[in-house]
Amino acid sequence: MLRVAVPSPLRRAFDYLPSNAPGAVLPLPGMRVVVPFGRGERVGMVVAHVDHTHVPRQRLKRLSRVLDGEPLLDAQSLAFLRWASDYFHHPIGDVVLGTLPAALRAGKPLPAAGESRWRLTESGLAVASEQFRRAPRQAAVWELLRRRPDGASRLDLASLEGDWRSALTAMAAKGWTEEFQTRVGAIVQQAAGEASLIPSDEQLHAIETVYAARDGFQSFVLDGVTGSGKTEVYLALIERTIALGRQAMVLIPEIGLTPQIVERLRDRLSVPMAVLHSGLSDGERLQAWTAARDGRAAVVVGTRSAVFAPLARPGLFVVDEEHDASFKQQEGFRYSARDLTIVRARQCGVPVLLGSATPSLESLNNVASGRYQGLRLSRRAQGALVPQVEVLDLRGQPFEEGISQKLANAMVRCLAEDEQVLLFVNRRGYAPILICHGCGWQADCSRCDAHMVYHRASERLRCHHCAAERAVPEVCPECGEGDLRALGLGTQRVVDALAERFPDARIERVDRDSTRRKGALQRVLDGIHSGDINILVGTQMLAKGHHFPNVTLVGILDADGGLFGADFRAAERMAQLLVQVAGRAGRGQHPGRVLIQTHHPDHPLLRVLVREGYRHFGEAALTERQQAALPPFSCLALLRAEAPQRDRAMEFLEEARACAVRLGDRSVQALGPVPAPMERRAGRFRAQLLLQSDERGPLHGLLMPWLEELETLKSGRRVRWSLDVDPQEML
DNA sequence: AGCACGCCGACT
DNA sequence: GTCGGCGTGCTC
Repeated sequence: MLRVAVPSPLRRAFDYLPSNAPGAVLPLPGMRVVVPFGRGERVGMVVAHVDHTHVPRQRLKRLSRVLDGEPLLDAQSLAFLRWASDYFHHPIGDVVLGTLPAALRAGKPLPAAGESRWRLTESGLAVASEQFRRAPRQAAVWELLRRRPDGASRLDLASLEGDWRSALTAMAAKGWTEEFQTRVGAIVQQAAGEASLIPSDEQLHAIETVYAARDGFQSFVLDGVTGSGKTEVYLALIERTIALGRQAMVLIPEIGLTPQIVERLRDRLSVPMAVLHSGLSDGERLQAWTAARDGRAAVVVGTRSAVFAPLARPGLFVVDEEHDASFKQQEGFRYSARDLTIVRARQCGVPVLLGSATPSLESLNNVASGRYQGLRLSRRAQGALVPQVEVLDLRGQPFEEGISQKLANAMVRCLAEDEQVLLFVNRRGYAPILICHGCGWQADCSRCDAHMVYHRASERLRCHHCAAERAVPEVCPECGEGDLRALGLGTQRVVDALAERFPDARIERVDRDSTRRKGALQRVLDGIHSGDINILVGTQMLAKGHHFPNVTLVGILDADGGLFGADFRAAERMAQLLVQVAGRAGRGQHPGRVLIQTHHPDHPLLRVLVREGYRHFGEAALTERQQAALPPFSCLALLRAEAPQRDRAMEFLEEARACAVRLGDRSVQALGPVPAPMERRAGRFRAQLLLQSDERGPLHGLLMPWLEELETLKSGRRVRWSLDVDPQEML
């Protein structure tokens, strides 16, 4: 019999009899099949051949047909997906089929292995670069082809920004380029890109240490301040991995713009590279996935879901900015791509490198315990200066539209020097509260436990937690008076206030609202680099991946939210944000200055962070976690439930708690159920039950039988519920 | 999740 | 009389 992963919300695979059609072959594990399922048919994947089944003989159906002549996934990839499905308790069918490109999920054939490549003709080689002055796309294509005498693949070209196809068509029409066909394996891969920089002693040590471990599994944490040259270490190791004939996989956080690391990899490595991220079309994703699978791509770079891409010859895994929260998927299949990368590297028997200027507390603890090996880059490259970080005590200070006198003075001095200012505000919109001064009425969302945010540009009220949106009332709907006032600060309001205060400065805003249009963020970033913009006001979005060499002053308008957040990771997130932000400033010849406004300047974790740095913060925060028996000193699983009626969610979780207590031993504690921090959201009441244990074994042993029972609970039928293993956010 | 079956209210 | 509400059960 064949065990088949069929996409469905059921946490199991389904057994089928092989086809009895004449000449039918038995599909191997990893091949897709079409199977009858319920009253229809679905595309599934064979995951195993089995001798025994729990299904009565007469209920077994035969598979309809086999779609593949060879397995799409090898045994190792299948074992990895199985592990991920088991650990995060997500249905195997959704995991296996859900991580395939859409075309393959739909049953379309795997594209043929041969591929088109393009190269410069002799006349194309002779073209002078001045001819591309008004054609930047063509210039980029030409530059790429010049470095690929063996021809560039569709994959290579797709890693360029913008529309390469039309540029190539125009160039082919002039006779500068030509297309030819190759077979897989016909291209000799070599990593001779642009000359590497000479590594520092620390970089060399990191490179040699990881390289020495190339033939086995080992986890490394590359802990390097911003600008210390982590990317150079990745590049050198990737080059060596390719030279061994193996592939490298690099995972990067999800951010609005293609991060610069993709460009650096492409510029430095003259090898085919597959890029996988959420912005790809189905066709592009299929091409990249296929190239990773058959080994045509020497390097695979992508956001979290790329961890599931098959590799023909895995040799190295890298997770850049490993602390980043976007490596954890927050709905559906709630996996941690960072943790899965470790598991995958172990299965493949190759090293894995986690890089960050601000490693997660989990990683710091793993280094402290010796499970991972720590590698440090302590010096900023090219003698750039480390920014000076100061805490501004807001208590009793003059304060106008969120900006203290001291911060304002610093801004004046900075602008007078023709340097740039970056201000962080943790809320978008104009003001988070609209209140009636006459009667105290507030504009609240009718479907969430939240205030509606006043957006001044559109004169509308919006809920940031659901789709609700409405016009700002003329008068108070409660008392009829007209004195409605905006309380609190959002990015729009800060920009408006600054425009009055600094009438000569050009001020731009960066948040989800201002960057909704395609290219909007790029325009602002260009403006910052060209010096046209003097003050940039933005949300957390600004902290990721962008460098601002002429920014010498960074202001955090309100650090307090991060110090007292509902989530136990709030302080860790705040510290990472502060250090990452500080790293954006002052990379030129001017040292940067970071001013943090707070009403709690004596908060112990903030003090240790500012005075002694992230490392010491990490130690202090880990001590607190240990005392509170929180991760990484315990492990957690969170059962969430939501329903239109408050009692239904709670009732289900109460029953779930009783099951857990009955099934578990004393080492597993059930905490709750409690209402979620924001109980009502989009019209649904949300609650959660936390399971906690000092040891992984007892907790994880409990989860499978627990879920089986939960699926039979009547109270569970009327609520939407899900299990989050190793939750990152308790919200 | 989908999709059937099945048993009770307001309508051409 | 019947169209359709969503509670319950099933998917190898």
